[in-house]
Amino acid sequence: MDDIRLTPTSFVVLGLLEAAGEATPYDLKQTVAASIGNFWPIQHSQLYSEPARLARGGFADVEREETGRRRRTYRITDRGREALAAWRADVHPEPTELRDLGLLKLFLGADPAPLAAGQVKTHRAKLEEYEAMRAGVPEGVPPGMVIALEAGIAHEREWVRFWEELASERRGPASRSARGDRAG
Amino acid sequence: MDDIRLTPTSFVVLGLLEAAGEATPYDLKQTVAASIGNFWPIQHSQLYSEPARLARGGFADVEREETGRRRRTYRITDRGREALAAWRADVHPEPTELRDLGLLKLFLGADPAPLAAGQVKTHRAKLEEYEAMRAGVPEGVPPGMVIALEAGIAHEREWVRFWEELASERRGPASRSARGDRAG
DNA sequence: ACCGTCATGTAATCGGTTACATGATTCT
DNA sequence: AGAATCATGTAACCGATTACATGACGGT
Repeated sequence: MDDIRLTPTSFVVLGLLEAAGEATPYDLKQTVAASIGNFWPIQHSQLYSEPARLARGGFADVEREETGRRRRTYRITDRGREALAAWRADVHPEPTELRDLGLLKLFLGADPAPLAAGQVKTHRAKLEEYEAMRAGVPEGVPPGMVIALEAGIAHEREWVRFWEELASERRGPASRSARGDRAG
Repeated sequence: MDDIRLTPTSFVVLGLLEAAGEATPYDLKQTVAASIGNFWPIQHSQLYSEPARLARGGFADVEREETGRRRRTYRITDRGREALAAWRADVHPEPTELRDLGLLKLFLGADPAPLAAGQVKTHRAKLEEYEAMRAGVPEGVPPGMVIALEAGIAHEREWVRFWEELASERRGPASRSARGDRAG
């Protein structure tokens, strides 16, 4: 049993395994695509390698079909459950990183007006998408999911507000005024 | 000249090189720590490898001291400038990912009340930090930086609002109701 | 019977993170 | 002159992304 490091991806998988009872990577892929992937994207190939990693660390069990597709089915172990519970109970995760590419461009000297216009469009679309999802949430969806969606909506609103304001300001391109004020 | 892929990190380095005229990795490190690192963190070792990569791709030039520390000094090339300009002008970057660990925990079944309480503290602290930075912005700082800071402040406010509201709601732990409704 | 699409997976690569390491400076 | 801290860099590992690949199945 190797000593593996648990990343957010690990906990996503553990959480889904716990919720589902058991799952193949493909199941995980479906679930992620339909839910959590909206605010925490995971590549599908990760949903093959990560459960295998978890199994190596003793956090999950595998069982493999002997015939046909030889699908692997994963199940969370007690050790996995413990790790997940401990992570959930840890109330001090690192704070959010904003990491918005538009903001980065702005910072690095992009012309605000066209950038802001584009960003407004992008974020409006995302906002509408979220609101549609929110309106169509079926019964039985876990409350955490709905709350996450609401958080997403609130932040998209804020982005729209922010970029709209910037678009209306009509400044010229951000000057790169740091130029020359540092020497090696 | 290899064919390298340009990542956000690449553009950060290119942008800083353009602004500074020339820089050593250590200069970059300082600049990042003091400014852009607040919303787009980059490991310092990346500030050694990334400029080297850019040089391999023809986007930057290196010059190395022959004596003493043998520091490497990088300078953006015309090719780099073009790539940077093209990236800046591209108005359709992928939209923000929220990627908030607290939200992820909530989604994966954490008990909302204590989580929210902790998150409120974290985000309040970050908010205060940003507001202090904002109050002390010296002359000559590029406007993009200030605007980015303002965006950060707005989102931190939103997070505080969100978690405070959740903290006041007093729900029980989010039920993982998806349990059992999928089969392999 | 063929074709397209969904299902299901592996391989290769690389960016990013973590850890390690040592030379200068500054302070006492 | 010794300790602490800043400056400056390299090495190793690994998670994540990208690309590739093939089997099943439904429709015409």
